Formats: sequence, structure tokens, C-alpha cells
Amino acid sequence: VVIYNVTMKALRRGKQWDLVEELLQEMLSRSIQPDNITYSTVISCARRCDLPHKAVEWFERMNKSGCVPDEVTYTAMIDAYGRAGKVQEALHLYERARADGWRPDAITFSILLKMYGIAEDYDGAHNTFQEMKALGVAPNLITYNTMLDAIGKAGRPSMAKALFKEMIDVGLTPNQVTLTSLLRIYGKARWADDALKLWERMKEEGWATDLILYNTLLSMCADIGRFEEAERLFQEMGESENCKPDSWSYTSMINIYSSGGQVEEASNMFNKMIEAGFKPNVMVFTCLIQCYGKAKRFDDVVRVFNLLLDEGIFPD
RNA sequence: UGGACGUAGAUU
Repeated sequence: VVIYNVTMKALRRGKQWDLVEELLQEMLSRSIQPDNITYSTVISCARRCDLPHKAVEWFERMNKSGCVPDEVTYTAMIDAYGRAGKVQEALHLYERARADGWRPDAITFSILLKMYGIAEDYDGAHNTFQEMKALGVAPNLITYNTMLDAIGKAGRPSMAKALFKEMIDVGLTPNQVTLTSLLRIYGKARWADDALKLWERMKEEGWATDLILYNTLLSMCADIGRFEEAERLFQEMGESENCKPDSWSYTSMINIYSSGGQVEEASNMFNKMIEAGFKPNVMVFTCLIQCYGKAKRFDDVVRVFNLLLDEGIFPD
């Protein structure tokens, strides 16, 4: 059983649903009894592959086979329901598990918060967060991050700011995910002061950055109209070891220049992007065409449009 | 051996 479980876990990383299901079938045909570890792995694989009905199918077969779900299997299944937008089913299962005497942990609550976030149900998320605390379950870093994201979807920057303060106060150290969510929220809300202050603080505290965080900083600069900072940042990325600009970074820069009417810069960045081996997508092309249009450089409009056709790209 | 989190852009 252990060998099978380990193999499935490895396959799950590559979202190889078919292979996982095949393995499980093989286990059954050889009368090797799958356990909770097997089923939770299978169920979480199904949800990562966006196959919630498969998760349900195997959860039911598990119950029929007489294997009693444990807490991990329950949470994996609740997660599968949550991702599929089946809030009622998820809550029902949660209640059922609780009736069985199960004490939910921080992971369970994070999953429920994620579900409400996807459903854009801020009140649901808020109530769950309160309930969690009332039950004496301490939110961890991921719980806070998930809650931040739910707040972000609801577009409530002041709540986000308060939550961030709370997590620092309870002694947690924000990671890249935390900072990415928060900067995105501030940027979208055009809270330039808070965004820039947070950026300063990141540097002072020496909080680690990664590529996604850099890219978020770039688009945050775009949101609050700070293209000089974006340029510095982009250069810093180029000089960095592990955060070299990727296609998102180039695209952000092109957008920043384009929205500021800086045609030359946008067009240079576009060339650099191609030189660096990235393929621009429709959005980049549209953006550039618009930019040339505004500058009345119609020959360039036509040139880029033909380039687009050469690439065989069409709007979605 | 098993469960949870983050990034852009089209005439807003």
C-alpha cells in the first residue's frame, strides 16, 4: 500500500489523473486494500486536476468499501467540493464530520475560507474566521493569507490592512504570498501610500521576495502610476540571480509604458521581450497597436499587426 | 506515504 501511495503522490504533482486512477484500479483488482492515505491522495489529485466528480465518485466508493474517512480525507473532500463551487455539499460534509466528533484544524478552516473566497462571499469568510477563533483554533500563516485573498476579492483594502496588522501582532512573519496579496489589494485600490510604505518595510525587514512578488510590485507600480520605480525594479530583476524577468514582467513593463504614452520605451521593451525568447500574446499585441495608434505611427500599427498574424494569434 | 494560500494586460 505504501508503495502505491507514494507513487500516486508523485503522479499528483504532474496532474496525471489517468495514471493515478489506473493505479487505484490496479490496487483493487489485486485486492490490496487502499487506506485513508490512498483515498486522500486520490481525492486531492482529482481536485487539482479539476475533476470534482471523480473526487465524489471515489469518496463514495470508499464509504461503500467500509473504509471510514479520517480528518484528512474529510478535508480533502471538503476542498474538492469547495473548488467546484458546491458550498452546500462542502458545509454538509463539514457538519457531518463534526457530528462524528471531529475537531477541525487550521487547515480545514483555511479550506473553508478559500471556498468562500472563490464564491466571493466575504461575509461567509468573515464568519468562518470568527468561528475558528471562537473554537480556539489558531489561524496560521496560510489561514491569514487565504483570508487576505478573500478580502482582496471583496475589494476591502482597509480590512486587509487591519488583518495584516493582526497577523504581525500575533507574531507571524509574512511571506511572499502575504505580501503579494496585500500589494495587489493596495495597488488595485490605488492606495499608493500604503503600497509604497509596505514596499519600504519589506526592504527594511529583509523579507524574502520571489518572482511573483516582483511581478506584483511591477503591476502595483502600474496601478499607482510610478513608472520610474518600475524601471528600477525591472533592472534589479535583470541583475538578480533567481528572479529574472519572465513574460509577465515584460508584459507589465509594456503596459506601464503604453499607458503612459511612452511609445519608444514600449516598443523597445517589446523587442527585448522577443530577444529574451518570450512570445508576446494577444494582450501585448493589442496594447502595442493601441499605443502606436495613439502616437499616430500607422506604419508601425500595420507592421505589428502583420507580426501578430504571422504568429497565428487571435483574440479570445 | 496523505489535506490548505499569492501576480498583469484590450475603448472603465
